[in-house]
Amino acid sequence: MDQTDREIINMLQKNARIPLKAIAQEVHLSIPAVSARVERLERENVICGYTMIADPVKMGYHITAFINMELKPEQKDGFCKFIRGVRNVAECNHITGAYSMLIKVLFPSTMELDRFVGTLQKYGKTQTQIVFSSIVSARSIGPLEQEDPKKKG
Amino acid sequence: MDQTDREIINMLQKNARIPLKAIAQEVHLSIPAVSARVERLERENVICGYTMIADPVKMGYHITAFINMELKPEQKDGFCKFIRGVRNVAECNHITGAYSMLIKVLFPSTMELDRFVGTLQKYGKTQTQIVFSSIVSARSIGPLEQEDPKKKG
DNA sequence: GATGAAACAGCCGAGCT
DNA sequence: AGCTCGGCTGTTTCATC
Repeated sequence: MDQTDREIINMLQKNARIPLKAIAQEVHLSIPAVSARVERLERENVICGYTMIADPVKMGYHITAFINMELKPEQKDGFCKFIRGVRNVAECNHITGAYSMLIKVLFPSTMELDRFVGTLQKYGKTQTQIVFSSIVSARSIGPLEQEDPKKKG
Repeated sequence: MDQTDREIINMLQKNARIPLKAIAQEVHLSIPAVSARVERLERENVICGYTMIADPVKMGYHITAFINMELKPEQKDGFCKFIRGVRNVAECNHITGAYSMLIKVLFPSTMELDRFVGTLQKYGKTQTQIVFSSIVSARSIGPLEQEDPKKKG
């Protein structure tokens, strides 16, 4: 994981469909050399995949919300299994603090959100926060810049 | 925005680098037809871009945290400008509830996180929750399924 | 929206440093 | 061992129907 790897990661984060040729020119390497690096980064799971960024509103999801959840300890396994199966869940993290789960969800309207929050009640107490607007939309964070040419990742 | 568009979106969300050929076979259309649809979806900003999914830990970000922030009203503009310039901010949303901003950040260690939270103090009160583990990692939500062949966009 | 041709990008070999 | 160069395959784009 050197400076060149980091530049490749940066370029692919900005545009996953960029041709290897363009990357090769930028990092002053041949196309096969770039290809080999990308394959290595994929193999090492530094690169986990490539996805499309879509506008949730244009796809019919007018409501984005974060649900804080104080989970009943004995319900944790059931909750995890349940939440993974819900397609409207964009993200779910186990966190520190009074509420132990933070869930990001997308719904067409508050009606569906309300219904979903209702189904969560059996797992614990919830507190829902609806998103008014995005200051920074979910974005990829580039690799750390570091001077020392140390270990690989 | 018909069923075919939704299938195309689904496939590109799963893998942004998939060849048009593979999409064409799946949706039973010719390659140029798929290409035209993708271009249209990009033009209409339904598709906002393509990005790489990376492992934050492998890139050196060992700490993911959510910062709830009760923002001083007069500081809103300054805060927005500031937060957009911070590369460690993965997401920032204006939300309902007691705290008006929810910020997702990535840092190498709690030390850098602590320092960042310190710089936020001038904008308002903060409450930080560190992520223990991800039940559902940030993922794309597919388009709504709908029976009626209605409007586009 | 489909077809066929032309342009382009990516992959695999050989040879070089 | 890793990089570059050349030829070959597969993919995309463009013109036409």
